Amino acid sequence: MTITQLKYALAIAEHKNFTKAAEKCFVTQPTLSTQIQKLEDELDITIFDRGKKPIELTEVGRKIVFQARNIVNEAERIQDIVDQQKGFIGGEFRLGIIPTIMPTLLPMFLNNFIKKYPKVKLKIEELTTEEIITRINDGHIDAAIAATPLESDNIKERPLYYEPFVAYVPTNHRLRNQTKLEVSDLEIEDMLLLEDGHCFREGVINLCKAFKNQTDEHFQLESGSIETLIKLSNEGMGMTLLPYLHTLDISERFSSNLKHFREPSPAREVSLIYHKSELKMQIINAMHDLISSVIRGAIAFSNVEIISPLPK
Amino acid sequence: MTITQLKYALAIAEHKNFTKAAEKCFVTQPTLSTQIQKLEDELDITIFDRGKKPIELTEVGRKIVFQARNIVNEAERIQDIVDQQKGFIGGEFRLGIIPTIMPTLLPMFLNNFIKKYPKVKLKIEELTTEEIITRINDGHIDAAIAATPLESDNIKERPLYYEPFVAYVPTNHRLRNQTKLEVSDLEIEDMLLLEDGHCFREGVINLCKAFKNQTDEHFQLESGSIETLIKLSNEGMGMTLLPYLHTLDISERFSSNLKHFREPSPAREVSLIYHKSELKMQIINAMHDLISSVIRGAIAFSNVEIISPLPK
DNA sequence: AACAACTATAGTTTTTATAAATAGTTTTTA
DNA sequence: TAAAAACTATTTATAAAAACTATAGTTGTT
Repeated sequence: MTITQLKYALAIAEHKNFTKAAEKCFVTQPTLSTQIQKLEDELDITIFDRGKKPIELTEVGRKIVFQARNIVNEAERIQDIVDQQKGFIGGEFRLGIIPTIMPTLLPMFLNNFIKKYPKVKLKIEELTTEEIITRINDGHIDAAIAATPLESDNIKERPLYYEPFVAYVPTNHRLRNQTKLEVSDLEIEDMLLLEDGHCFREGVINLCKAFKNQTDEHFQLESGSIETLIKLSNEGMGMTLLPYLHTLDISERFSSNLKHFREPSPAREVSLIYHKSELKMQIINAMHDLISSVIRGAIAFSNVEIISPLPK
Repeated sequence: MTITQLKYALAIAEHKNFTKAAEKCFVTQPTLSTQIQKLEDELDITIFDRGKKPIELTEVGRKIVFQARNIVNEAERIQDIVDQQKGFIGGEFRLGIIPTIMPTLLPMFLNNFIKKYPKVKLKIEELTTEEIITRINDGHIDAAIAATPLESDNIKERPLYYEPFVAYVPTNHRLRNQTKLEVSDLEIEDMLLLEDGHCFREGVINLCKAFKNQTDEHFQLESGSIETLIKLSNEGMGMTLLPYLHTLDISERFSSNLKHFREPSPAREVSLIYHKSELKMQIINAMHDLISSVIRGAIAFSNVEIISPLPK
């Protein structure tokens, strides 16, 4: 049994196809065939059921692939140890970011990061929280930036900052004349929400105590971007809530629509999250430190109350 | 980097000598030399400081060897998974047993075990609790039978039975005329103890509340075996405590010296313990079940109070 | 200085991983 | 239902790697 064989098995388990897996491993298909056969012969079991199309794992094959994942992860950790020893910050690093954080946070640190750590090959993807959890678990991304706490067993969280919610109240709205808002003022019915799957939506729903069953509502609009949300609100479709960093780009013309909450302001916790195996921890640490220092100049709220991003 | 190379590194780290490690790995010394060099070249670090005699690990080498241990353990788990799938109970199994359990428990199950699981190659060693903990952690033994709870982070415990302490009180002893003993009757001063390093000694000391500082004592005898303890007691050197199973072999002539405690009788918890990685768990389970069933006929106390085997 | 105890290197043999070509399946399509 | 497509398995050749034997260095000890 070799680490290479285990990697091949992982690739086949993932792609359910020898030929595709071979490409991903940069070898030919017969190489995979023979190596997997050797592994199966050595263990005297079959890992893949080639009878089914597409290929399926046998029962014991599933267990072996699971364990192979562990072994390969632990093996990659050796390079990690060496990098740490050398103070080397580099290599490929795949980062997921949720949509409501991406446009505001990324421009603040990306340039700094690639200048400071030119040897890191950053690959950034916009993903929902759910996708992020899956991909951290299967090793497709190394870390992510998301609203926390997530209460996910295999994922560790390192808070970056606390971002207050700010209300966006258009003219003619019933709350227009209040200078400071209370959380209890919020009603889910006249609130514009992001589409399902955005955890910011969940945060907002959690905030609205007077949340009635959706079926009761006779009016509700959902959008995929905060930009759209603001525009819909300007059209008189209702109020909405914005994460603080998004309010910084609002033009003077509309800035009077912004209403802050009375402290402690509701806020979301934004964290750098990663698998508990702590692979590539030097890069994660470097990124955490850089984002923290960059954000310190932009957000300085101390009295906040954290709203969970998870559905109740 | 291959699993083989990591195994070589582990062997060298353990024996601090290429030649000895090579023997243990069943290859020649130059094979180890070249393979370790390849590993070091690939990672571009030095793992072993060959300047020092005996060989020492470098700082990063220590970390790598630690991680290599993980990887090799996880890799061995693959065979474990396969064995489990096949219901195969076999292979080498190294078991440690503490001295005060060995002579009474081993004869009760050994024969049964080797008959029931002829494919298991059992290697049994008599070890102190301390040695057992070390060897379970470094993988030199697969499991052990010891008094618990041990409160050792990486070790899991599965209780086998609860073995009461029985007092052995010679004629002319001050407690001779009491029919049932209380724990409070015990005085450490007239108690014969096993040598340091036996956890049964610790159990007895924990039991004697009126334990005074050793330097105060003007008389104390310590022995390495429970047999000797009984003989010394017969010579009028004091009373002693015996684990219940040991009292079963006492000849009729001396059985009147045995005095049971009033319930709840003080007792030790005897467990099958193993590393948290749960390697060779099928064999451990098989052994647990067999010992449990064998012991059920021999020990049937329900009302006991467990005494810790750890020093206070 | 000679020896003992080691590790490294050189040269050779054996084993193994991989690729290329091709055969043998099964599934899809015409 | 025959042909094509999409796969995986097998065979053969080759290059790489791992192993061995023999020997040369190195270091510490007497």
